[in-house]
Amino acid sequence: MVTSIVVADRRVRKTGAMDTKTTPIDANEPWMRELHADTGYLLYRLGLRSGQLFNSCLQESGLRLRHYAVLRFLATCEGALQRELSARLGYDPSAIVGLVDDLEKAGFAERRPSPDDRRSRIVVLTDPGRAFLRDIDEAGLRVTNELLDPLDPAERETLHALLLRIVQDGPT
Amino acid sequence: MVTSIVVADRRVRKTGAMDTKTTPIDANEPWMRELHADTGYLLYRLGLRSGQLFNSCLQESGLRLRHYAVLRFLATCEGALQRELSARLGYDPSAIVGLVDDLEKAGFAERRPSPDDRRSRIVVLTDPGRAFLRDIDEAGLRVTNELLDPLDPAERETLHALLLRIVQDGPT
DNA sequence: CGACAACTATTGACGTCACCAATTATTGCT
DNA sequence: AGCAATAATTGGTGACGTCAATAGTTGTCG
Repeated sequence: MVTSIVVADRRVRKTGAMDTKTTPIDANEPWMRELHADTGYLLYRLGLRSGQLFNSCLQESGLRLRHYAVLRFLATCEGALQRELSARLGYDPSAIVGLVDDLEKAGFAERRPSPDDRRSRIVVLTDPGRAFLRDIDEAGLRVTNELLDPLDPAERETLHALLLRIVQDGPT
Repeated sequence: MVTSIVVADRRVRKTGAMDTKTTPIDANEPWMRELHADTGYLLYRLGLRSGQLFNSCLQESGLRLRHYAVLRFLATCEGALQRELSARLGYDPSAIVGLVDDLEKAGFAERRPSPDDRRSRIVVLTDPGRAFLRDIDEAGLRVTNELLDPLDPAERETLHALLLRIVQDGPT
């Protein structure tokens, strides 16, 4: 059960963001502890918020979060089959088709025929794609900073290490 | 009414779909560290996985993750206006309508007229709803255990505390 | 060698979800 | 009384997940 979760009681006032009627949320209130008693559910909620923030960064580029995920993966592997993208990112193969179509149309990636297997296509990152990814990564850091605002650098480090441990098995 | 929740997920492991060419994933490899260098992106990815696992638990009940979120919130506040649900959960007001419709149809929640304001409806959890929520919570714990498998109890505790700190401002 | 199973990429269909605009009923303000 | 604001609702559009089906290709086995 939830035993001793000590939470710093700092109410961060966010410059006129939600000005409607929301009372400030305090994690020390009992209903709040009960609401987020489960870590998995907590991860789901935070992932949602993080994804929304990332998407708002990407919206002027015309691409979305899934494109960013593909680009990010391509930057690590110097060419990948579409079926690898599907398996590693957890997206349906049919979804990959559209995503790579969009990236190709934007000039950020290319499909090349595989020398081994004429069924497969190898998707590679182009130079403009690499440049774009660098820009977006920079914006991503700003998002992350905003999200992790309540945490000090040491805490962010431990959080990152823990999350990395969890993600290491299963789809990337 | 009783939901026998079986976490039989035929979803991910589809007859060794990944074992053709995928090497086992090791978080220590450089490409892996680079892929997950950003904590915000990492949160997004893990939130996705967590949400998928939760959804696979809920799929036989006919409800989905968003219904669970509403029920979970209702369990903490003894009745809420729909606009409160919208603000706190971050869902669009129009989405709340459908969700509460479904919950009412399933007998897990009720709309009651507000004595103060005849525009508002107060949504309350029913007894069957409370029972259902208990069952689901139990399944949720199994999901969380599966997800947090690489972490020992102390690490899970710190992770939970850190995530709780992050979630305390902004929409629940 | 030839029939056949398995696989890759692709397309199309169906339901869900997020986001926005518009509507109705009600309230508060002045 | 008049009028802006609000709560719930409806409808539309585009993105998204999942599944089924197809064409082209590969490997296997009789």
